[in-house]
Amino acid sequence: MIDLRTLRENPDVVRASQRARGEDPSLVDSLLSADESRRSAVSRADSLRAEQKQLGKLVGRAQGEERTALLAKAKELAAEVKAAEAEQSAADQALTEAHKRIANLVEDGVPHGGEDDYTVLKTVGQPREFEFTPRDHLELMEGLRAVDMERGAKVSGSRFYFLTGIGAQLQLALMNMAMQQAVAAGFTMMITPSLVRPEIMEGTGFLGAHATEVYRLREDDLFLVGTSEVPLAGYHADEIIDLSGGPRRYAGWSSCYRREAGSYGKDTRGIIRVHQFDKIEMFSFCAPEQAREEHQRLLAWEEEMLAKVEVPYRVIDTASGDLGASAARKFDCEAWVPSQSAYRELTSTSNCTTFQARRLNIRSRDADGKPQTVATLNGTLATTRWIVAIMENHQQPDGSVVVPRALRPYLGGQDVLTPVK
RNA sequence: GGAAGCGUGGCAGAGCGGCCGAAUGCAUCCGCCUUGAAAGCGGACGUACCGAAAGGUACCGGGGGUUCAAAUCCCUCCGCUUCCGCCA
Repeated sequence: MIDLRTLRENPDVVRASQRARGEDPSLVDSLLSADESRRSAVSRADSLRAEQKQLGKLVGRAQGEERTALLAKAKELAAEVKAAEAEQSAADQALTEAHKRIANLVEDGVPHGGEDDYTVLKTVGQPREFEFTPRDHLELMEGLRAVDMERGAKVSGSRFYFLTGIGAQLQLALMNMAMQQAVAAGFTMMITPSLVRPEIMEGTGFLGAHATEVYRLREDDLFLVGTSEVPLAGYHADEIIDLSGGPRRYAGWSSCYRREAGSYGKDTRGIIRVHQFDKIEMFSFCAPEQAREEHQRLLAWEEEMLAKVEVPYRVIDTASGDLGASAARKFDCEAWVPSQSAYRELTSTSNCTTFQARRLNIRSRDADGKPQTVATLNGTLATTRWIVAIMENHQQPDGSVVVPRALRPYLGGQDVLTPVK
């Protein structure tokens, strides 16, 4: 949720942000008027309650006839209070609804436009020139007996798979390498719950436009997380945390579940787009004024990981229309995928400023000791999809795959993965 | 799954339906005392909204109800603890 103070003082900033996202700027006016009517409903109810309290005290002390008279009056007042409170809670609810409809304020400098209007911030490494026709990751992985798609489909349906043998080892190696980097950088390692309560899912902003992406267990009123960002964001919900020592950083490891509704026919081959994958996610709670710098740091850590797997990539600044509701800005790192002659997303880091934390009620004390809403940020360190880029970029004519140097220690020193005859 | 108990401020822990936003202790902070410290003494010490301020209102796990009035009574949900049963 956005800050209502900003809204009141600078409604035009919010309108501009809405326009940049391609969303309705008139929602801003609905919110303003909802805010106004809530404030007046509250003050009406407050003064009626004050009167009632006063009167109640008199009733307690009064005797006999005086008491009877006061009681009658108090009864009347009680009805008025009840009505005023009903109005207040209706106004409250209306405000919350309107409030939730507005996405986070877009950060200055974000390119305007839709999905294709990103800015390329930089390109690192050169796509390799192949002296042979490169295989795609699925073919390579099947040759290595690293994945079993057919049985994945048999057991769980399309977009499910088994990582087998070296494939499973490779994923573990990648996760461990990411975790080790994170811990070395001062992150606290976390293995998080995969199921969360509705309030937490709601608080992270995933039940808005992306609600259809989320698996829901109706029977238990729980949601399967699409990223450990969700449980990590919820970790400090309703707390006032100490940030005097700098940002609090967590690295979460979880399986991630996504319905991929509406992506029929997209990326149907291999493990690029699947219903379940593993991910190491960085998550940071920091003072709002430090959020921009922290965002750059998260991006730098992502690039450090990408350097370790030695794949060509570029960094893009996602356009305003393509930002999630919670994100004020988002940088994606996209790795070169030879079989597609395209860059595909491997990491994504978002600065959610105070938007998530406001919903989740996460605060810290500022220099004066006053509570203030914190900023939250997240970024990817490794996912199952990384295997795609590693496979394709490091393949050799015989279908073997060279293991990037940094990853070898996590694979018992293996330097080449060779196809099983 | 069955039974019982519990859920109060950073922590511990009181709290007759009105005088309770809430005793007390610990922790924390500020003074005094001291060469310095400890102890001792005095004071401050939750969050949110409204208000220039004085002050007002709300919050005692969440929601609902009874009542003129609820931390206190009732219902319900959530969480925790213990016992029994079942089972990775």
